[in-house]
Amino acid sequence: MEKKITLYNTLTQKSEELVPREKNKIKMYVCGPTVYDSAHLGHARAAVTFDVIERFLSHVGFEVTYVRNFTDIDDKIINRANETGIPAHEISEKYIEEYREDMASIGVKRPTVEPKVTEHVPEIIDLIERIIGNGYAYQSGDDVFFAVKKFKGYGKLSKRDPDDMLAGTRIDINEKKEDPLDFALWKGAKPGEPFWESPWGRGRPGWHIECSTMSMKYLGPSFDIHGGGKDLIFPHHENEIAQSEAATGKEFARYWVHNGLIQINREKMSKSVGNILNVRDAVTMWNREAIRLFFLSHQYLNPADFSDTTMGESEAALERLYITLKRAKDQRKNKNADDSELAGAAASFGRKWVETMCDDFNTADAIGNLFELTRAVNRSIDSRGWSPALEAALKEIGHFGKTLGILEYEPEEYLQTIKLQKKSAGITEDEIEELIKERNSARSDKNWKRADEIREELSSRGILLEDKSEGTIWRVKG
RNA sequence: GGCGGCGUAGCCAAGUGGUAAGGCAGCGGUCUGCAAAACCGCAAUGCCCCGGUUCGAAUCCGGGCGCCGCCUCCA
Repeated sequence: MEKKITLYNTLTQKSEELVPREKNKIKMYVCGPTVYDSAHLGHARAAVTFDVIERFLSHVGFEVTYVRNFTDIDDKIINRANETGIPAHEISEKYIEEYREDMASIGVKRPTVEPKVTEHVPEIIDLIERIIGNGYAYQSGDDVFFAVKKFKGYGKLSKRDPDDMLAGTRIDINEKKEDPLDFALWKGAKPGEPFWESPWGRGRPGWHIECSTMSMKYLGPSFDIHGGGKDLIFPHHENEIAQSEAATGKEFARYWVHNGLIQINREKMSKSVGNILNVRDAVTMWNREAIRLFFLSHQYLNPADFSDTTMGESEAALERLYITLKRAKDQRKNKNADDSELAGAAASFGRKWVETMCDDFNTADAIGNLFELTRAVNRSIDSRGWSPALEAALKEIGHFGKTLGILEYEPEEYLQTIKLQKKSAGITEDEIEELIKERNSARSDKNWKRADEIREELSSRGILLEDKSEGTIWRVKG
């Protein structure tokens, strides 16, 4: 392992070389969902982003410990419980289950550890006591607050000056706080709310403290990468830093990595706009690999605008890759002398995609390299069929695909079976084969009229035919 | 008001000092019974605008214009 990896660090606002605290090991914590509702595309993009970062770091030889939490007790869950009459823990369990299914449905691997807040309350209480002991937090009634102004580094992540932060904001004035900027580490329970016993009475953890507790429990007081969506920079991550460093006196996370947000048809995706797209709905409309390819065709730092048009383009791009993969596999019998040009292109792609990924996980750039190799592959197939170089190119494409979590189907499976379920007008593979047989006998009789009728009929039902020298093949259009 | 970011062909999108990747759509050609796929070629003389630095800028600096995110729960 001697790859030099650079990544953009929100904390320093610069690209920096990734230097792990422990040689060859990366410890990474990513904020997971608060489980009170179904996962949406924003969760999906964050999960895919860090999934690919994890896969790539592993690919180049790091041993990655990846922690992603579930926030399973929180005001939003309690509100949902009050609205529905369903106990809070049942709500959170339900959406944890859903989240796992949804992420699996878009090929996101499970992290090393997925801790839940409710299983770490004793550790949370310990951490709060340390913060109080160090003079950075105070009890007020049955709540505990973090004293923001006492922590000199407050604002260093989000580049805010605490002294300026009150002007024009909507910070709620709570007379239990010594300063309006202070935030809750522990919240006393109101009647009927879930609670745990604590030195300050019955209550529950505030938002933020759980991530400090669980990241430090599994990764140590100082670790390498802390990630999440850009929307978490303030206040969540700012507060995590303050709490954690107030407790330990040590640097918390070294590299702060934030993925850009999703827009839907050029609008912010939000509950108030009413345009939230859930993962479970999205996967009924588009193939999961097309969704991943869509995300990964954007540099993770930038926003990504999701729409029928942009998704259609991703599906078309994915299709081009699979068509090429299928062409390549169909050449197996057609062995020929090696193709030095393709051999060079394959080797150069192998180097380039890794280099490109080393430069801040630039999947979009690397995908560009992939399409250049795709052209070289097709050119070689046209001129000489199968060759050792083709084999090498496919192998390299496989490595890259595996890192991105795409191109994992058999080409026929993708082009036929999978798309048939989604796109075609109720036709079976057997019916298609039957019509192809009939058409081919018409073709051998030079009955072009009948042959074209059959092509037309299949076309109107979403099936596209291609007459190859080896025979007629088909795939689902669109 | 404060902080951060973005503006590259019809659309999507890389590229952050060395002379514009890639995908989709389009046009011309080869191939084909016709198609499709594939390949070849064409397509931004220029990267929002105006100045500046430099041998050289989409890339750096200054000033505009436009758009967006965060500052409240949020991936």
